[in-house]
Order: sequence, then C-alpha cells, then structure tokens
Amino acid sequence: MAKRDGSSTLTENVTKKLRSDILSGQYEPGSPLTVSELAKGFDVSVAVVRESLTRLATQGLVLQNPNHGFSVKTASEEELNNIIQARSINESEALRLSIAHGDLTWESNVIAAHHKLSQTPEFKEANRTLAVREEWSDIHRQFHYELIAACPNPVLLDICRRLWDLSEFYRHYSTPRQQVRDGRAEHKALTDAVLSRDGDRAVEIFQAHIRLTADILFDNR
Amino acid sequence: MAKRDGSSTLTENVTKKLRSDILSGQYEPGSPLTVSELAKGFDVSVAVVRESLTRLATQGLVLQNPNHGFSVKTASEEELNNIIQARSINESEALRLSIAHGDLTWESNVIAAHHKLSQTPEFKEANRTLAVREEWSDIHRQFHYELIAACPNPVLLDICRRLWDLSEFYRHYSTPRQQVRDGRAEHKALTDAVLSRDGDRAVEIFQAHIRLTADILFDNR
DNA sequence: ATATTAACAATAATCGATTTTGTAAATATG
DNA sequence: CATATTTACAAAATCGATTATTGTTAATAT
Repeated sequence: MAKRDGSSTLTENVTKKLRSDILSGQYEPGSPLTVSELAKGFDVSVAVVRESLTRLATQGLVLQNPNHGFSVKTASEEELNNIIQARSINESEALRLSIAHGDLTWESNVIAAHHKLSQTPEFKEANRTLAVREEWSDIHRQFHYELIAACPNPVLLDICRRLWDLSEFYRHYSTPRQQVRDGRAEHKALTDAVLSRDGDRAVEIFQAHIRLTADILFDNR
Repeated sequence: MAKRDGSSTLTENVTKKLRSDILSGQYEPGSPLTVSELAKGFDVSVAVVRESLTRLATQGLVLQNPNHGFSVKTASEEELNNIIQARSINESEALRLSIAHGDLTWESNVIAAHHKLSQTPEFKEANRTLAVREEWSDIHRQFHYELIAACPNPVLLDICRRLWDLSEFYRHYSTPRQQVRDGRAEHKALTDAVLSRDGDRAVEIFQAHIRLTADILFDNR
C-alpha cells in the first residue's frame, strides 16, 4: 500500500479491503481490530486505519467502544432476524417501486444479471476456493441489486445496500452443510414475477426467499 | 475543548456538537467544512475533526469528496421527498411493531412525552430564541421516538433514528411562514390511536402527518 | 488470606508536522 | 491574442510521535 493508488485515496482503498475482508469472513466476529497492527499490515499510518474503521463502525460492520478500540461486529440469531426483517421491509418496497418505474434497459439488465447468476455454480462441487465463492457472492448481490435498481429513491436504495452488507456478514459464518441450498428456482421465479411487472407476487417470493435464508443459516428446522 | 470531558472522548464531543450545529442550521447547505478551521474553532487537532466529519459523512449529514474535503449536505425538494418516503416505510412498520409489543411502561412514556410536547410552545409567539426552538425540536423528536420505542427491532429503530436526523436537517431551512403550522391536533390523534392499540389508524395518521411536513416545507401548492 | 494501592505495559486517542493534491495566478509559447 | 505551461499557494491526506486511558501484575497493607 503506502503510496496512493490511482486517483483514489489511501483511506478508500483500506476501507474497501477491510470491508471485503470482514464480509468474506477473514476475521472472527467480535475479534479485536487493533489499529496499530492493521496499520503495520497495510503499511499505512494509524490515521488511515482509524478513519477506515470509523467508517465501517458507522455502517455497523465494526464495533467501536470508546477507549477500547474497534472489534469485528458480533453475530447472533436474533440480530440476523432483525436484519432480515428490516431488509424485508425496505427491499420489498424498493422492489415495488422498481417494478413500477423500470424501463426497457432495466428489464434487460435484470435478465442479464439473472442469466449470469443462473450460470454461475455456487457450492455444489466441493473444493471451491474462497475466490470462487466471493465471485458468486458478487454476482448474487448484483442480481438482487438489479431487481431494485429502477427504484427512484436513492435514500431507500442506500438503506438496502447497507442492510445487504449486514446480512452478507452472516453468510460466511454458517456451517458448510448450510450452504447446499440452491436458490436457483427462487431466483427464476423472482425474475419472472419482476419481468411480468407483478409487484405483489414478486414481493411475496422475495420475502419467502430471504426468510428462508435466515432459517437455513441458523438451522431453524 | 482541548481536554477530555468526563469519560467520553474528544471525538465524541466534537461529533455531537457538529451534528447539532448542522441540524440547527448553523451552516448553509453545501458550505465547505474546512478541517483545519474547525479544529481551530474547537481547539482540537485535525485528527479529531476529521474523524467526526467522517462519522457524519457516513450518516449522510456531511458530504465527503475525496481530495476535496467535506461540506455540509445539500438540500433539495426531491431528496426531502425521498427521505419522507423512507421514513414513512420504516417508521410505519416500527410503529406497528411498537403498538404490538409495547407494555404498560411504554404506554406511560408515550403519555408523558405527549404531555410534554403539548405543553411546549413551538413558534406561535415571535421572538423565539434559537435555544427555545432547539428545545422544542428535542421534545418533538422524543415524542416521535417514544411512539416507536417498543419496537423490538434495534436495526429498524436505528434506521428510523438516522432518517429522523436527515429530515430534521430540512426543518431549519424553511422560511418563517412555513413554521406556523401547529401539529398539536395531529399529535393528539396519533397518541390516541397508539394508546388504543389501533395500528392501522396510527399508521394512517402518521403518514398524513409526515407527508404534510414535506408539503409545507417546500410549499407544494 | 484477602483487600488495597502502586507500578507497569499495552493500546487507544490525540497531536503537530510533512507530503500530496487541486486551483488559480503568472509566465511563456505559438 | 489565445492557449499552453509553470509556479505558488491553500487545503486535504497522511505520517510518526506524544499523551492518556485501561487492565494487569506486583507490592504492600489489613
């Protein structure tokens, strides 16, 4: 690191890397994030790391405890349920608005995103590297984001983005067995409902979809 | 400032002061927030101010432009409408959940908060000082927060809190004439609906309430 | 043996200074 | 005279070091 990369700032790069490390499960939930250690690891000053951690803390991925520094956010079934509920509320509404406002270009983007997702293997085969799983995660996120992308309310979209990060955090702390579920059929049904502009049906499918995600993660039968 | 106040950290104090200054309209929307100047004003180092501004930027009250520093968030009618819509979505649901889960203590708190609000003058008389208006703002906020306080989902409550800040930002950039509206009757009706545990009616009143807020601020019609 | 205080080490918070970047004035070039 | 290049300056970003806080261990007292 050390020198600024392109036009962006050091803090931006470190923040991006840290967020992705946290979301991909590189740190245990609750484990301390020592500013000086991270600074050494990234080869930057403490100010840069501190600013990065401050950003992530405000977004909820990192916990800040005055005079006790930073730590990775903790995980609990209760919190996941709360995140899912918040996602359900906001993303459902964004989905409705997106369906109501989307134009032809948006339709095409939805189809493209779904096609890409449907052709990308998730966890079926064993010996998947971390990189492969990260790639699937990105494509999955992109698919869900395309669905609501035509929502004309950026404030609402921003809330959805943040909630996605929070729920993404949990994906990586599930046991391998829990990864077997294949949402392929659900994604297909969701895409069909969206493209036929059926808001009610799309929301219904979507809510079942994320509810199931939570159930599987914590194995609620 | 200079020395740490109580058990809290310098950054926390500066952040609190800055947020309150921004929300009470001390700075023009879009005006630059120069780190070194603020540091001089608060008598702290630039690191403290920078961390404060970073926090506020992540919350949306401050804009950060890489290599161009920070500025106060800008204001537009369109954005206010988006904020109001997001508030409507989230606060309505929080209100329903709160009504469904609230206990006797919560009821008492709602009654107390409403009483306090109803007995506090807003803008009727002229020559109101800034401090008086700030006091009303706090009490008003407290009232609305009590209504949803029994909502068992902290993630949702956090979203509501942030959205409140964003919409509070607009209250202070309205012309004096727009301040005359008296929400007293609406607050009373809302309180009654909440206490009678009528979720549908409460949500209905609430949505009309905040919609009207937006209309008045930008004088729609 | 337990409680209290003192000294220490680790890390967080804060600082003042240095480097980098963006902008605008000044100068040069065609 | 218009455009390009250089220079100078202000502010942002980053750094390395200093100071403060907290938790822990050793020493002392009860």
